Order: sequence, then C-alpha cells, then structure tokens
Amino acid sequence: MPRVKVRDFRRNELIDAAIMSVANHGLSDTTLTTIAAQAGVSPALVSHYFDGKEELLAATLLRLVKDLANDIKQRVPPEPMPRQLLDAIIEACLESRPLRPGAIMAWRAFWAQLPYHPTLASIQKMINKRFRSNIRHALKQLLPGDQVEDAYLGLYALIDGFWIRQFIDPESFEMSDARRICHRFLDMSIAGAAPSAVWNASPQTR
Amino acid sequence: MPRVKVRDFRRNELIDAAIMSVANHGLSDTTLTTIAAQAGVSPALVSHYFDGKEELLAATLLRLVKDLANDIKQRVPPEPMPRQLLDAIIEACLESRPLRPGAIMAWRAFWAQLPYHPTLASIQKMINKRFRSNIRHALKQLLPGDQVEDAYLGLYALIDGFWIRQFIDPESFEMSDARRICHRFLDMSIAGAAPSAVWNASPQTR
Amino acid sequence: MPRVKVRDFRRNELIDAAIMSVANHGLSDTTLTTIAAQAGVSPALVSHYFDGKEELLAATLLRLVKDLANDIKQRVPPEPMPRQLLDAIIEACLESRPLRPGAIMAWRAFWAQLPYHPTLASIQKMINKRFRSNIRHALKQLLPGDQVEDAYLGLYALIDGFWIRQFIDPESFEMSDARRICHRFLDMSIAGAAPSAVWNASPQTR
Amino acid sequence: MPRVKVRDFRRNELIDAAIMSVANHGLSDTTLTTIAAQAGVSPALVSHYFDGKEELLAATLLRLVKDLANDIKQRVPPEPMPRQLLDAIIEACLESRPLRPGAIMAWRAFWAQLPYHPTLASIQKMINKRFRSNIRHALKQLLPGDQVEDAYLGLYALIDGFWIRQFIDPESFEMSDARRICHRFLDMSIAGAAPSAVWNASPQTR
DNA sequence: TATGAATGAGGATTCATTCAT
DNA sequence: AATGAATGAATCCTCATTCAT
Repeated sequence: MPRVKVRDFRRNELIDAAIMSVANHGLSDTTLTTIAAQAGVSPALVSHYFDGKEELLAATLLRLVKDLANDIKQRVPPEPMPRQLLDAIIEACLESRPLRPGAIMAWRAFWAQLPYHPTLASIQKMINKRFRSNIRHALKQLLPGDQVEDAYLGLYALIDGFWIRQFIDPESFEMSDARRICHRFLDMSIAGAAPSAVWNASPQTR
Repeated sequence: MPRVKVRDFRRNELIDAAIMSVANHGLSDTTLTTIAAQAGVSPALVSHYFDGKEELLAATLLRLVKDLANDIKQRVPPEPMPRQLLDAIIEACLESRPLRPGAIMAWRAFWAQLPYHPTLASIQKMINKRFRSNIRHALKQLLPGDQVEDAYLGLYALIDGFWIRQFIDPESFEMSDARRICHRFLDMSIAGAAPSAVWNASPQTR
Repeated sequence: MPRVKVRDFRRNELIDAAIMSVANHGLSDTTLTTIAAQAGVSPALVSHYFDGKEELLAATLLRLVKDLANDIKQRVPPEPMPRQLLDAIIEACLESRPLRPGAIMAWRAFWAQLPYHPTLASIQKMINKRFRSNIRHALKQLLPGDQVEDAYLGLYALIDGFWIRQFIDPESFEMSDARRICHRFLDMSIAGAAPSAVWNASPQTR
Repeated sequence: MPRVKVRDFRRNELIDAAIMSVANHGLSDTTLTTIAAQAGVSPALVSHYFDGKEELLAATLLRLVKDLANDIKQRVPPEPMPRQLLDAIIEACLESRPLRPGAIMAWRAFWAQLPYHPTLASIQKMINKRFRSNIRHALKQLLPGDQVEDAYLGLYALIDGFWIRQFIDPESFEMSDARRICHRFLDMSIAGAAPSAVWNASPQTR
C-alpha cells in the first residue's frame, strides 16, 4: 500500500513540475530536463514514473482539465437553478487567481498543441462537450428555443475571449470586469428575449 | 531588378511554406526540414534566404499580422462612420474563409509561443495596440463615456472567443453566426445605453 | 567518491583521445566524431562531459602545457644550481621520446591556432612567461648582466627551433644532437663571457 | 594573350586575398567566403579560377615559399663568399618587416597543417632541402668536416626559433637582436673551430 | 566573365530514452 | 527507488561546389 502512495506522490510531484515548466518555458522548450530540474530530481526518474514524455504531458493536461471541472463543481450548489449554474461557470472560468500557479500559462501552451496531438485533443474534447451541454441545458430553461443557440455561443465565446486575453494583455483589464460583462451579457440576452424589446430587430437594419 | 524579385519571391514562398508547416505540424514540430519540404526545396536553402529559423518565423508572424491589418483596411470605407469601422473589424476578424490557407492554425500556434519570445511578442503587441485604440475610438462616438470600456472589452472578447473557437470546435458553429452575435452585441450595448432600457440595472442586483 | 572518479576518468580519456585526434588529423579536421571514435565512444558523450568542443580543446591544451611543466619539474633537483636548471629545461623540452604519444604533433596544431583563440592563447602565455623568467633568472647568475639577454634569447630560440624541427624533418637529426648543441651553446656563451675569450669581439668585424 | 593576363591577374588577386584571410582568421576559419570577401568578389568566382579550395591553398603556400626564395636570392651577390651567403639567409629569414602583409601569420597557419597535407608538405620539403644544402655547403668551406653538422643544425634551429617567436611573443625581442644572435652564433662556431678553444671539450663533462 | 541560386555533406549539439548500479 | 552513464536520432547551420544566367 505505501508503495502505491509513494508512486502516486511522485507522479503528482512530477505533474506539478511539468505545469510549472510548461508555464515558465513554453511547451517547446519543456524537456525532461527542465521538468526534472523543477521537481528537483534527475531526468531519468521521469522516465521511471511515466512511460515517456508523452504520457507525462497527457497526465498534465488531464490534471489541468480536472482542476477546472472540480472548481466549477464546487461553486455550483447541489440543486442549482439554471442561472446559478451559468454564474458558477463564469466565476470558475474567469476567477481572478488561478488555483494552481502556472495553470493558465500551461493551459495556453497545451491548447495550441492540441490539434496535433490526438491524445491530448480527446481529453480536451471531453470537457468541452460537458461544458457545452451544461450551458445549453441551463439556457434552454431561461430562453425561447430559437434564442438558445446564440446566447450559448455568445457566452462561451465571451468566456474564452476573456480567458485568452488574460495572458495576452493581462494589464488591460480586471478579471472582475470580465465576469461582470459576462453576467450582463446573460442579463441582456434574457431581457432581450422579452417580446417587447426594442432592439431585438435592429441587427438586420445595420 | 530581377535579382531582387527572385529573392523576394523565394522569401515569400518560404514564408508561405512556413505558415503551412506550422498549421499542419504545429510550431514545435516545424523544422527547417518540414518548411523546406513544404516549399519543395532543400533545407539548406532556408538558411540561405533567412538568417536562421528565428528570422523566418518572425517574418512569418509578421506576414500573418499584416494580412489581417490589410484585410481590415480594405473593408473600411475611406471615411468610415464609427459603426462601419466596428462592423468591418468584425467581418475581417471573423470572415468565413481565411485569406491564406493555414493562416488561422498558424496564428494559433504562434500565439502560444509569444510569451517566451520577445521578438514575436512585440510584433503581436503592436497590432494589438492598434486594434484596441480603433475599437475604443469608434465606441466613444456611440456610447456614453462610462459604458465604452465594457462594450470594448466585451466586443474584443467575443471576437477573440469566436476566433479561437473556430479551430477548437469548428463544426460547432458557423462563422456567420459568430458575426451576427457580435453585431448584435454591439446593438444591444448601444440600445442599452438608452436611459429607458429596463435591463440596464439588473446585473448589479444579481 | 566513485562517481567523481568515473567522471574524471572519462574526461581524461577524452582529453587523451583529443590529443591523438589532433595529432593524427590536425586541428581543423578534428571533430567531435574523430575524438569520440578515438576514444571508442559516441560523439554525444563528448558533449555530455564537456561543455562543448571549445572546453574540451582548452582542457586538452592545458593538459599538454601541464605535462611539460611537470616533466621539467621532475628533472630539476630540489635546490638546483643555475646550470642544472637550464640543463633540465633543455632535456625536458628536447627529450627523445615525448611522454605522451601525439603530444608534440598536437602542440604544433594548437600553436598555429593560438592567435585566433584568446582562451587558448592565454593558457600558452602563462607557461611562456614562467619559462622566460626561469631561464633568465638562472642566466643572471652565470653571466654578466649585459650578456644575459642575448644568451636567453638564443637558448630559447634554439630550443624552439629544434622542437619544431622534430616534426618538420624528424629524420634530419637526432634529438640527442639537439640537446648537445643547446648545452654547447650555453657553454660557449658562458665561456665567451670570460674576458680572455678570443672570439668575443669577432661579431662586429663581420 | 590578354585573356591569360586577366586570368593570371585574378588568380594573383585571389592568392593575395587568401594570404590575408588565413592571416586574419586562421586556416580553419578561412572559407571561400572569407577569401572572396577579402578580394571583393563572389565566392563562386574562386571556384571558377581555381579547381577548388585545395588548389587555391596550394598555390597560396607556393607563393609564400617563392617569395622567401626570391628574397634570399636578391640578398646574395652573384658570386658570394660562403659567409656572405649565410648572412644573406639570416637577413632574409629574419628581416624586420615581411615583404607581404600577412605573410608570416599565413606561414604559421600553413605550417601546422603541412603534416596532414601531402601536396603542401611536398612544397615545403622542396624549399627545405635547398636551404639545407645551401647552408651546409657554405659551412663546409668554413669549418672542419666534423663540425659542420652541429653548426648547420644550430643555425637552422636558431633561425626557425626566432622566426616562430616573432608571432608567439613579438614584443619580447627585436628582429635585429635575432639577426645579431644568429650572426654571432656563426662567429662562435667558426672561432670555436680553432684547435685551442677552451670550451670545446666542456659539453661532455657536464 | 562573374554571380546568385541551389544543394548535399558534414559538424556541433540537444534530447528522450535505456541500462547498470 | 533513484541516478549517472551512454547513445541514436534529429535539429540547426555552415560550407564547398555546381549550375544557369
């Protein structure tokens, strides 16, 4: 039993080190050596605990994904109202401080590599699908069916856009602004769904 | 004169090849060999026309940046109304088919590498700044001062979010949807600026 | 402890291999591959033990320099008479068989590269200076002050000249001849210092 | 006829450039590019006038050799006395300023490469042999037969030694000192040939 | 004649990985 | 369990050389 514990402990250590290394040096400049150095062990040890670099990186991305999923889960009450669920997602995705140092930069680096990496890509696809269905499901309870899709796409894009922006241009805004704008977008979409809304027809007139 | 032409022609060819290679294999797996193969020349030729891989990649990103800038410029009439300018930016950034094949994927790959690459980062910063100021300037003429910032941040995030999504999940939406949602976001923001708007105060009550 | 030993041992092995490679192929045709082949290891190992070719070559020249210094030191008695010191230097520099195979040819090759190589040059300068001061010091005790410089320059040139000649034209003389001529040059210089020497004034009459 | 002239002119230009390049960058760092740059032409031209780098370098060394031979020839009177010949050789080999800028450094660089280069080596052997025979011949007329060899070897070594020293340590002596010491060595050797010389027996007693 | 275009061979170096300890 | 030793593959790059103009 302790054997397993030691093994898991080491693997976790190495995953943490991988996140930091990817965050600090980028994915292309992350080598077993940089990861091992970050963890304070020898490079050979990495190959000992993971079946190669590939597996370690896959485990690392998986950790990032699960962290986010956990964060959202913790923010949602047991039986959430639709709007509560959406708000929790917004708050989790755009929280001011990431749970794990380096997580955001690491996310960024991985994300660019996904299309060339079936294993990593499928991990990402998985979570994506769940997000999508959660958001859509909640919106369906708040909006007429023909407006769900636009609201869903818009909200998702806003979250992604702010999420990206925080490392392109972190000083250009506050995450609290981002969250407020997302919440308001929901407000507007829902309010706009009211039949009397003046602006509802305007886009076409542009 | 033809000498210069040949040189420029080859350099352009190699930049095109670099875009395709980065798009197809990702940035970490783009080597002088993959670029040369894409261009149908020998790897040594790349070093002959560019002062190393660095310079080629910098030139490649610069090309991507300039292409976008040109695309926007062409869509904007000589003396645009504020709203025309914003619409042109939306259309250019979220057009259905990119001007250059591979451009978007290449951009994605570069973007992840920017934080570790001062040269590339500064290229990106440059265009970013111009975008920002153009969008803000137009919004100032359409909205009360205290609402400009949120509209700007929201629009920018939406564009980025859709832009990213097109390669995460291209089959999940149409770019025409994306453009429509962005335009409508502008509509909503402008309409919301009208004093009578019902939903204007709601976010704070959340 | 054994760890350090292995490392030092390998480094020494590689330095030996470098000497042989430089001796056999010349400095320009000595590559990591030739050195590794000489040592019977893979080229990558060289980069593993030395921080690049530069460092290995510097270490190699340093070894050559130290070997010579040690050789001289061993030939000099604890408290040498001036003449004993000079004789020991002559014997060490012009001994019939070099301590280390290839040392002489390697030295030759390095020497031509020195002017373009500040690091190597400084190593060589170091030993040069010590030689000079040792020889001069001994001569001062054997000769009137105004004759020290010529004797020093002449002896030094003779040693260098024979040293070089042994690889330009090794079959044209015996090292024992070289040593004898050097010793005799000293004899002549000292004897010439005696006031009664007949030939002492002759140079000017030439 | 002018064709030939142009060809020879270009070849000479390139040889001069090669000497300068070798002198400035060393032999290992002399490439067709550095030579061409020195001559102000394109690298391809070098291959046009010489059958490859090899031939150019051989021609370059040959030029150096011939220059020295010419210099000596010019210093020797039509029907020289033995001592005149020896003095002319000393003066030519150890003149204060080389005829051609860069010649000495180029010599030095080539010389280290000779053992690995049959073509160059044979050029050098040729001149060496002539030197040897000239010096020996002259000494035979000045010394008893059993002393010729030592005087020859000593003189030759002195010249070589000073010649080398001028680029190891040029500031440590004047070439005029070198010449004086060589001349005096001849004086001493000749004077020492007198039967009564005191120091004649001393070397053996050492 | 002279040049830029183009390439193949080879060099130093880095890296993931395996092995023996 | 953990590490240094060792290597083969691959990368960027340089260079001599050939070719077409």
